[in-house]
Amino acid sequence: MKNATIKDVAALAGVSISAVSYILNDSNAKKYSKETIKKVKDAAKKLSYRPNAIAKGMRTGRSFSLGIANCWDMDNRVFAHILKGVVACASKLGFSVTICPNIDTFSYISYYENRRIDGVLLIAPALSEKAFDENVHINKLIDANVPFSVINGISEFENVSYFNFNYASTTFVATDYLIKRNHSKIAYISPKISSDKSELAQRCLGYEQRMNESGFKTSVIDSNDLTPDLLKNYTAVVANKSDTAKLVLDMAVSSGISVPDDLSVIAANTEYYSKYLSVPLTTVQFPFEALGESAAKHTINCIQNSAEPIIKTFNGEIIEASSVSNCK
Amino acid sequence: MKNATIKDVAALAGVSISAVSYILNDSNAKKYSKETIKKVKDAAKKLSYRPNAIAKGMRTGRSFSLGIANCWDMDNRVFAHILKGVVACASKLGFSVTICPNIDTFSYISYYENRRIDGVLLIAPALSEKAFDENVHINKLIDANVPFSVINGISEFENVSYFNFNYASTTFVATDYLIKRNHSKIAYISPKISSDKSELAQRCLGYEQRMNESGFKTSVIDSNDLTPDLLKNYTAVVANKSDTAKLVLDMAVSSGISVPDDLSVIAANTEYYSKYLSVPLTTVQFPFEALGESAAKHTINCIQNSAEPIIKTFNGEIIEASSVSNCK
DNA sequence: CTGTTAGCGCTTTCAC
DNA sequence: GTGAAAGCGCTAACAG
Repeated sequence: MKNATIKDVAALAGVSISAVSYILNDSNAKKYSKETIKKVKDAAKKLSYRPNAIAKGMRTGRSFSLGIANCWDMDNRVFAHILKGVVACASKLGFSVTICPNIDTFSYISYYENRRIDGVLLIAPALSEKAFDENVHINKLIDANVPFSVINGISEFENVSYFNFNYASTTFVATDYLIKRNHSKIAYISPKISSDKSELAQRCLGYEQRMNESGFKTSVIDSNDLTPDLLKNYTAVVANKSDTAKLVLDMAVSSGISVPDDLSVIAANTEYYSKYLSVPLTTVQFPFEALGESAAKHTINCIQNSAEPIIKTFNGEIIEASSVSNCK
Repeated sequence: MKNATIKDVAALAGVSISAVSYILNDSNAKKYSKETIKKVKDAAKKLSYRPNAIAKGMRTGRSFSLGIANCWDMDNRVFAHILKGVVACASKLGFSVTICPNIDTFSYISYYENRRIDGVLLIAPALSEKAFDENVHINKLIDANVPFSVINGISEFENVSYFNFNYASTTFVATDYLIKRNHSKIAYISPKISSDKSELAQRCLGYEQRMNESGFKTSVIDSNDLTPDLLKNYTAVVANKSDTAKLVLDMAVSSGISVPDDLSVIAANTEYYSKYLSVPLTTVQFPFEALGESAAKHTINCIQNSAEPIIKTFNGEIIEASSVSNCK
């Protein structure tokens, strides 16, 4: 049995096509009688009528789909969590989510031009990762007049919406977490920091700020220079990321330093493996899902109501495990 | 400037609309002169004409999109890799990929009925994981007349396409890998095995088969009953999954057994954390991406050419790390 | 070889 | 309160 169309519903209900359209879309532009409304709804149910989204899109010029332009690997933890939030929010608002392939070919632009999607969520990669010219992508999107938002961007375009991570916040909350557990001799360990706009530099900043707030002495240690003897000067360390923390953990084990009894360790990011290390790592994580939801909501708002651009920044949150103890 | 339509192209080229349609679609049903073809292509380029996929879908009754009905968590390694393969293949064939939200509500059915998608890839969860009634989903898909394929299914419907994992192969290749390195005293370690159709039982089988082939004695050990003394009877162990292998690793460390010198360990699945354990685990992994590509290709073939159902099974492949050594 | 034309199913303007 | 009808952009059958 073929799918019922609006015509079939109208016929069964004994009303006009436009009546069906108005009534089923809950349009309050027109007032139909209670009777008519009931007749239409009954007929629609009886025929299990499903409005054809394509035909609707044809008229309205919309596909009601949000495109994801993703720069990360597909099997990336950050991407996965963001996607989850995006899908949840979009579907709540009647939008589907389309994965645009191969970002390097700008396929998301043609998806938009082909009307497969109504807007784009551009997910920029981790600052330190592969070469990626964010500006080129954003300029293309602007040129093509696509409603879009940038996630994890580093650029600063005037009329562009950004949903960003506050990298400084990760080490700030990590340091704060340690200080609240009576630590004061806290080192920060990170690979060499170059540009001060980099993620690496941002993360260092958060540590320094929080230490300064309490008047504690800061010690920033290059992970290459790390030695067991150095570690023994501290009761706790903040690692810029989980891989650095793993380094610390390995070194501690092999030199008889017990974590967390002798040394508390906290990592300012979370990896899939963080809780599987020799000591399950206490880490910091961004609220990826919330960010995804927020970005989806705003972008749909741009599509439907030409919403003004906004900038939102998200802070890190602690995920407790077993690598931190109170300082005696 | 508004997007050019086929009409605009026809006008600029001085030909009919249908000529443009035929020519740009490379339809060989009609033969147009070289000149006309050139005129049309030039005009299309000049206007940077992008065919409106929605209008096309309206006529053809297709959305050219594949729906993903996913039962795993979004941040699941298996799902991520499959998705990658699906997107790669689908886009090559002119299809986009739509993530259907919340599988429990059967949203993928309404996506199909709304013509947002032309077919579905149903990704069933790991056999041992959460309650999921595959049959219910498949019956719904059949009732709604949706072209679809099942990934990782356990059911055995007559006219349904399956893209499955051969769980027995994982332990078979793992055991084979050890035997080729001169091991013969090899134990298999796994949680308690219940039903013999379960993934757990399948995995055990592969180990037994390979051991039998070489005439070696099999020893299946319940991971709950594992003791350091037991371990000392073997030169190598196959663990059903990475978490069991982690158990072995932890026990080995704490009882002075060195991996891989005293004991080789191999896990029959791969987790994000496998290579971050105290000894980086040698593991087995399925070719998820290839499976995704294959499933996408076939499903599109079903959509476009009513292809016959097929069943494909994929075997595990070794990922080498540092937890296995040659038996002396 | 090329053009004309009838819709696909829906929204929305306009008229009653 | 309700209905008629014009199209959205495209494909494909049909006519020359």
